[in-house]
Formats: sequence, structure tokens, C-alpha cells
Amino acid sequence: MGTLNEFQSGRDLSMEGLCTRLLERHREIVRIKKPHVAVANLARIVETTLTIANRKGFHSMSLRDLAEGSGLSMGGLYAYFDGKETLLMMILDTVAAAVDEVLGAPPPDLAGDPRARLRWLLETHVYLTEAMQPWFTFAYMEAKAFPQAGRDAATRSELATEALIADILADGVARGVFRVADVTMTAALVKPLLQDWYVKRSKYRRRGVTPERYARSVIAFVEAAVTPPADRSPTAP
Amino acid sequence: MGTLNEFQSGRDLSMEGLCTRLLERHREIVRIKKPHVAVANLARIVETTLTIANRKGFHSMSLRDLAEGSGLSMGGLYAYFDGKETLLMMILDTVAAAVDEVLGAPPPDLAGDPRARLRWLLETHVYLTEAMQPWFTFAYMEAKAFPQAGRDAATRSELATEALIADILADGVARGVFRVADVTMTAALVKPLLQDWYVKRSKYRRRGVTPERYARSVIAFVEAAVTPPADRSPTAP
DNA sequence: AAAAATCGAGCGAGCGCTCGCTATTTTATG
DNA sequence: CATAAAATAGCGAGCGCTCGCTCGATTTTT
Repeated sequence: MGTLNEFQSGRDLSMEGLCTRLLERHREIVRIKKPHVAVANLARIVETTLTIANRKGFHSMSLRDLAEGSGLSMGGLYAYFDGKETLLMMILDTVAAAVDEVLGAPPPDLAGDPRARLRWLLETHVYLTEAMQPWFTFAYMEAKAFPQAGRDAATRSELATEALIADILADGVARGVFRVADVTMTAALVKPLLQDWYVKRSKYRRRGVTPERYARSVIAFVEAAVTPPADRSPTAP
Repeated sequence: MGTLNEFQSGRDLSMEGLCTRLLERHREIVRIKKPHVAVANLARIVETTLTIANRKGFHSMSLRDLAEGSGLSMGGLYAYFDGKETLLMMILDTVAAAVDEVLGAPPPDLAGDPRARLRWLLETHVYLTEAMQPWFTFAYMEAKAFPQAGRDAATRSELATEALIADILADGVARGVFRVADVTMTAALVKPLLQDWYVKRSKYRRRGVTPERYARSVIAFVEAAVTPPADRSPTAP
């Protein structure tokens, strides 16, 4: 099993890397010409937004707060987005894109091994959400309270992850490795275990729980629930 | 195992019953003298608040929205609370009180049976949150974004429930009924399974999942994770 | 000197909240 | 038992303020 340090997503998940791709997806909204200027300021804007919004909510963050925190002026901000709602959407779709990119590319050599695929998915999800913790907290907290497009995107992303889990479980059942009464229901129950890592991150930090340990715990918990009793006898591997 | 219909909490969880107790706890704030008038209008105020806030967030609900929805005027509302924030607190502490009252009173005859206690707790939690679903959704969504006192209350309530789970697990381990590597960690993982029921209620409704079935699934999932392998062999009961 | 980036005072809309007032019910009085 | 007096409940225009957003002026870069 891997560790957070070994975790290689094949994607740059740093603030700069994420904002570079954010800029590419929104060239027609960001009115700044020089990419290095745009990316640098987007990074400060997003960083500040995540910090303030995760403390008191996106709605309660005023653009004056954001201007002060990011070092730009009120008017300056509007060269980077055309409204507060657009800023929200930019952040939300950056999270969704990261999920697609990272979880959508499992190592091909695991294809025939449902147990390994499940471990990889759970572990990678924990490490991904650890690397982008403020982004995921933001998306989780704000997606519900905002306009239809945002809600839909969040729902779709959530269901996509659930479908990945369900797919692995179904494969495992077909191969006789797992025993699961209801694949859809079980997948639905696994999802909140993954979300808890970033939703309650501060609780786990306070308790000194590392990402590695959390991933191990979730894997053990889920595997116990899907492994046929016969394979779990104390003498089995 | 019980069903939602048989579920008797020993407390009136109807809107009227809850608002009656809410009024008792806040007599010095509610300036309406006649209890039957106060309770009736509080019920309409709270009902409207939960509906609007769960759709677009408490912060985005204006008191004009609330006045229109509840049938009172702007000024009239202020006879029932002394500010928007107080209204929030009234609702949050009603939820906390209900949790204490219902989960704090397990059937005494289960005392010696950790497995039965665990089942009762999980089942009762699902039924309680089903009966007060809009209240719990509201508390979950709004507690974080609001003032210190609210955050603290939410954290304390959350940890209290977790402690109830941990207590049962520890008892089960001591009696050799459960096998759990880390009681605190496992309790932490059970909590989000219970929260998912009201946080994602609409998803489960869309899929036709009943409270009974959800409770059964969670119980099966958790029991698989805490039952020693030996007791799970196909020949065991 | 042209282009790009940034500035910040100012706008109208909408917010939470107040207050002088009316309408209704309860109580006191001859 | 009428009715005056007091208490209670409710009203909604309007206040001060902050919000998201705009735009002509200004600074910085090339």
C-alpha cells in the first residue's frame, strides 16, 4: 500500500498548477493577457477565497474581504472574473476536473484484481482530497447553497465517484472475491467515509490521524464489509 | 428489529411539540405571552425557516422572505426573536436537545448486550433523524458557517454521539463480542454513515430507499466490520 | 507612446432591524 | 352586564448600512 509521499497523480495539484488549468478553461472570462500574471493572481484570489469561505462561508465573504486578502483592488478583481458567482463556478469545476483526471486513470495493471482496484480507489481518494483539502471542503460546503448549475455539477461528480465504487464492487462479486447484498447501497455507504476525511479534517488533525492511517482504516472497514465470511476466518491470509 | 412506525422516542417530535419545548427554553426572548399563540406562530416561523434555508441557505434567506412565508410581518417576527442569529440558535439547540433526550435514554434491558445496544443506537439515530429530517439538515449545513457558540454546540453534539458509539464498541470488545483495532477511529467512521441519511436524503428518496432499509444496511455494514472473523463463518448463526 | 493592468470612489439594490401606530382581546369598574 | 381601561399582538414604511458591481483615471510594463 502506498503512502501520501509516494502518491503520484500524474497531475500537478499545487495551487499554481491548478490555477494554470483553471485559466485554460476560462480564457474568455479572465481578461488578463499575460499568463504568468494571470496565474499568479488567480492563485492569490483562489487561496484567499478558500481560506475566507471555509471559515465563514462563501456568501459571507464580501468582495472587499477578498480584495484585501488577495492584495488586489475591487476593480482589479473584475479582470479575473465577471461576478462572484463565476468565481464560485471556476473553483467548483476545478475540483470536478481534478477528480476526473486523478480517479479516472487507475493503474492498468490492477484491472483483473477487484481488491487491489478498491484499495487503489480508496487510498487515492484520500490522498487526492488531502492534497486539495481546502478545495474539497469548499466544494462540499458551497455547492448546495448555490445556483442550479453548481448543484447539478456537484451531484454528477458525487454520483460518478459512487459509480466507480459500485463498478469495482460488482466486478468483485462477479469474480467471487466480494460478497455484497446490494452493490448500489454499499457504494452509497462508502462515499461518506471518503468525504469525512476532508469534511472533518480538523477533528482528525486534532487527534493526530494521518492520511495514511485514515486510508488504512477505511480500507479495513470496507473490506470487512464486502469480504465473504469464509475468507475471513482467522487462519486465512 | 423495529420499524419507523413502531419507533417511540418518549418525546413528541412533531413541530408543535418541539416548538413547545423551544418556547420553554427561551421564555425571556419570546415576548408573546399566550403560549398557544406563541407555539403556533413559532411553528410557522421555524417551518418556513427550515424550508427556505434548506433550499438556499440560512444566510440567503431574508427576513422579508420569512415574513411572507410565515404570514407575519417584519415587525411581528421580532416579537419571537431578537435577531436573525438568535433564530438560528433556537433551532440549533432544539436539535441538540432532541438528540440528548432520545439517544440518551436507551432501553435499560439492553445494558448487557453490546450487539443489541449498537443496533438500537444505529436504528434509533436513523429514525430520529428521519422524524426531524429538515432540522438535522439545517443544523448540519448551517452550524459551521455561524458564530462561535453555534460551532461549539455542533461540535460537542457530534462528539457526544461519537462517544456513545465508542462506548458501546469498547464494551463489546471487553466482552469479546466485537473485535475492533481502534475503537475511537471506528466510532468516527460510523458517524458519517448516520449523517448521510439526512445529508443526502433526497438521493435516497429518489432511489426508493426507506428508513428501515437504510438502518438495516448500516447495521449490516457496521456489524461486519466489528464482528470477529471466527463468528462470521458461514456455519455460525 | 501604446498597451496592459490596476485602482478606488461611487451607484443602486437589498439587507437586518426599529418604531410609531392600529387592531384585538382581556380585565376592571359602577 | 355594559363599557372604559389596560394589556397584548401585529403591522409595514423607513433607517442606516453593506453588498456586488462599474468606470474613468492612473500606474506599470513593453
